Amino acid sequence: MQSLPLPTTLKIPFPSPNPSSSLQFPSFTNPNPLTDRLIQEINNGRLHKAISTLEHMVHQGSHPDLQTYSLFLKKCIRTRSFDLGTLVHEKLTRSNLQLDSVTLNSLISLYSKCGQWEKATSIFQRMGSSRDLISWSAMVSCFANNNMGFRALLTFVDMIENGYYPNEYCFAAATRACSSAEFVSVGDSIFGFVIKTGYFESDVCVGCGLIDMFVKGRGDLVSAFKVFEKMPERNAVTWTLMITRLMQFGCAGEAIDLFLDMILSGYEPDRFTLSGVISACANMELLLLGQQLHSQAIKHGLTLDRCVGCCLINMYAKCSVDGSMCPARKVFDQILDHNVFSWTAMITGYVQKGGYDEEALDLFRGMISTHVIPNHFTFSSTLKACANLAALRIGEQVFTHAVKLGFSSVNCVANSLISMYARSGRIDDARKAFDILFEKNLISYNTVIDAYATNLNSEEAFVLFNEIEDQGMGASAFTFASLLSGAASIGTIGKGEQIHARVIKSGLKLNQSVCNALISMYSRCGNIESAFQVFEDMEHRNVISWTSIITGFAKHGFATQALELFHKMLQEGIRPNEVTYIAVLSACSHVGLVNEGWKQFKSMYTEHGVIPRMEHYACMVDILGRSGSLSEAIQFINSMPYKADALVWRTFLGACRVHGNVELGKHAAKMIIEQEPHDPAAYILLSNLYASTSQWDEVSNIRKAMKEKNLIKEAGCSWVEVENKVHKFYVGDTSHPKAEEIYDELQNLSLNIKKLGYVPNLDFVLHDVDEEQKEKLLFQHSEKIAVAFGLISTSKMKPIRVFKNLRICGDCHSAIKYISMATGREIIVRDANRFHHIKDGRCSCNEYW
DNA sequence: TTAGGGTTAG
Repeated sequence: MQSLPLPTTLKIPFPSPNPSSSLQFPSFTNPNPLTDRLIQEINNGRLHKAISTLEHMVHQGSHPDLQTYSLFLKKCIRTRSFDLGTLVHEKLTRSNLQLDSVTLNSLISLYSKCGQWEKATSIFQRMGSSRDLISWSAMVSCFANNNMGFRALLTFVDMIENGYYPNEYCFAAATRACSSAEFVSVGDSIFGFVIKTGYFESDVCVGCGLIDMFVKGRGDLVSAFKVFEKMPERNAVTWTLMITRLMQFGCAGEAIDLFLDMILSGYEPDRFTLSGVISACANMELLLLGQQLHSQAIKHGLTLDRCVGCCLINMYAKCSVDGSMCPARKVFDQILDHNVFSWTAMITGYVQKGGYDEEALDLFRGMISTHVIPNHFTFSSTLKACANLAALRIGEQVFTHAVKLGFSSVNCVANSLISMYARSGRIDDARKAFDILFEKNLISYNTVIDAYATNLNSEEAFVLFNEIEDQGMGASAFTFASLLSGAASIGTIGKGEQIHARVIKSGLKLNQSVCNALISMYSRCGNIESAFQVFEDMEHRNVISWTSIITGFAKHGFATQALELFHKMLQEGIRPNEVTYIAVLSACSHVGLVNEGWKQFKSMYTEHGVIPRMEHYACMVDILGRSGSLSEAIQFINSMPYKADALVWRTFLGACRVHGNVELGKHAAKMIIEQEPHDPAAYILLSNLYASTSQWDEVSNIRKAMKEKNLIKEAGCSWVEVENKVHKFYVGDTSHPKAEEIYDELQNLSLNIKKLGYVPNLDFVLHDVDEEQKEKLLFQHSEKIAVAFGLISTSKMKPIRVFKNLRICGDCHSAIKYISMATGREIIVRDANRFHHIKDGRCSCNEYW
C-alpha cells in the first residue's frame, strides 16, 4: 500500500449524486387508494409519512396486502430505518396475514442488522419447514454480524446437514464468522474451499468476507489488501469496506488515499463511505477535508443520517481549532431521530474536548428523558464527565443505572468507575470496584496501578504489575509510565532501575512515552546523568521529551545546560509549550538569571504564541523576589492582567522569608489566607518569618489561630532508599531499629564538622528555647537523621540521595556541606523545590535557593 | 431478504 501525500487542501472531484442508483420499487395497481398512496410514499423514501398512512389504514381496519408490507420492510432495511421497520412488523403481526418466507427473511434481516439477534433467531426457529437457503444464509450472517462466530459456524454446518448447498452469501457470512483469532484455522479451510469452488472469482460478497477474515481475525491488512486488489469485480461496497477497515485498524492516511482512488475511479460514495472517511479525518485531525466531506454529505442529503452525523460530531469534536463545540453541536441538533449512537457521540465529544462536562451530563439527562436506552459507551463517557467534575454522588447514581441495565461488568464502564474513584483520591473504593470486576483487562490494571502509584503506594502497584506479567497480559507503555512516575514521586531510584530493566525486557525501550517517563524518573530521583543518557539515546523526541530534560537540568540547578537544550530544541523546530516555559523560567529562577528570565518571559508569547498563565507569573515573581528585588516583584504582581492567586503570593512570601521582610510578608500571607483560608502553608510561612526575626509573641498568636481553625501543619519528613527499601524519618525520630547507631553517627558528625568550621545557625530553630536546647533541636532535623542513616548504611563509593517533603532547612544545608567535606561523600538532596548536589563542601545551588 | 457504518475506559 503506497501512501500518497495527505490531502489537506485538495479539491476532490466528487461525482454528482445519481438518483437512478437508489432503489426503486415498482408501483402496484391497487383498488384501495390509501394503499396506492402508501406504495408511492415508500418508493419516494418518505417513510415517516408512509408509517402515518399505514397507521391510518390500520385504524380504519383496512390492512395493506402482504406484498406492500414486504416492500415497506425491505425499504426500511435498505435505508437502515430499523425503528420504523419494527413498527411495520408490529402492524404486520396485528394484520393476521399469513407470512411468506420472503417477508420472514426480511424480518430476520431487519433484526439481525439492528443487533436484535434474539428476535431474528426466534423468527427463524418458528419458520420450521418454510425455511429456505436465504433464511439459513440470513441466520449465519446474523450471528456473524453480532460477534457470535461460533454460533454462525454451527448454523453453517447445520444448514449443510439439512441438505442445503451454501451459496456465495453463505460463504461470505461463514468467512466473516472466522473474523476472530480463535477461528483462524476454520477460516483457512473455508478460504481453501472458496478458492476451489471458484466463488472468489465470481462474487464480490465472498471477497468482502475474506477481507474481514484477514483484517479482523489476524490483523493482516496486507493480505486483506491483496484480496481487495485481486477481486475480479469491485463495487462501492468493496471500496467502502476496505476504506473502513484501513481506518479502523490505524491506517487513517491510507484509508483517505484509497477513498481518493475510489472517487477517481468513478465510484459514488454513500453514507457508509462518508462515515468511514470522515472518521479517518477525525483520527488524523484533518478539519479541511472533513469540512469538504460534510458539504458532500449535504449535497447527497445525508446530513440527517445518524451514522454520518455521528462521524461528523466526532470529527468536529476532535478537530476544532478554537476548542469550540459549536460545529459538532450543530450537526447533533440537525439529526431528527436521535438514537443511542448519536446521543453517545455528542456526550463523548463533550467529555473528550474537556471543559464541557456539565453539557455532557445535561445530554445524558436529556437522553434518559427521551427514553433512549444508554449503552456501555454512554455510561463510560458519562462517568468520565462525573470524574472530571468530581461529582462522585452523581457518578454513583449513573453507575447504579448501568447496574440495572446490566452494564456494570462491561470493562469500559467498570474501568471508568475505577478511574472516577481513583481520581477523587478514594483509592479503597477504586480497589473494591477493581476487585469485584470479574474479567479485568489491561486497562483495569493500568487504572488501579496508576492510582496506587499516584498515591505513593508503589508496593501495591508492583504487586499488580507482577500479576499482569503472570497472567501473560503484557504490560503496556501506560503501565510503565505509571510505575515510573510512582517511583519518581517517592524518589526510589532502585525501584526505578528495576522498572527500567523490565522496560528493556518488554521491548518497549524505544517507546517515546516510556522514555519520557524514564527521563523524568531518573531526574526526579536525583540522577540527572542517567536522565540525559535516556534522552540522548532516544530515536524520536517530542516536546515532552525536551521539556522533561530541561525541567531536570533546571531543578538540578544546571541552568546553562537547561537553556542550551532549550535553544537546541528551538533549532530542531520543536515548538515549546506552556510547560516548557515553566521549565525555562524556573531554570532562570534557580540560579538568579534575572535578565534572561525577563527575556524569556517577554518572548514566550511574541515569538512562540504561548500565553503566560498564572504559573509563569509565579516563576517571574520567584526570579525577582529571590534575587532580592521585592519591590519590583510586588510591582510586577500589581501589573498582572488578572488577580494574583495564592500560588503567586506564596512564592512572594517565600522570597520575603529569604530576605527577612516581615511587612511585605504579612501582606502576602494576608492575600493567601484571603483566597485559601484553610491552607496551613501560609500560616507556617508567616510564623517562620516571625520566628526568624525573633518575634515570638506573633509566632505564638499564629499557632493559636491555627489551633482554633483546626489547621494541621504538614509534618516535615525525609527519607532515603537503601537496598530497595525506603527509610523515612520525622523530626527527632527514634523509631528506626538502628536509631542508636544513627544518633551516635550524628554526635560524631557534629564534633567533626565543628572542627572544620561549622557553626550552628540557631535562627533556624523556630521555637523559643535556650541556645543549648536550640543546638540539640537542630541535630534532630529529619534531613540530618536521613543523611546519618545513609552514611552508615551505604557503600562509600555511592552518592547518598535524601528526599524531603518540605524545603530544606538553612542550617541543615550548611551542615550537610560540611558533612560532605568531612566524609568525602557526595550527598544529593531533593526538597520540595529543587535538587542540591553537595560535594566537597560545595552545593550546586550556590546558596541560591 | 443474504456483503459495508457510527460512539469506548487508563
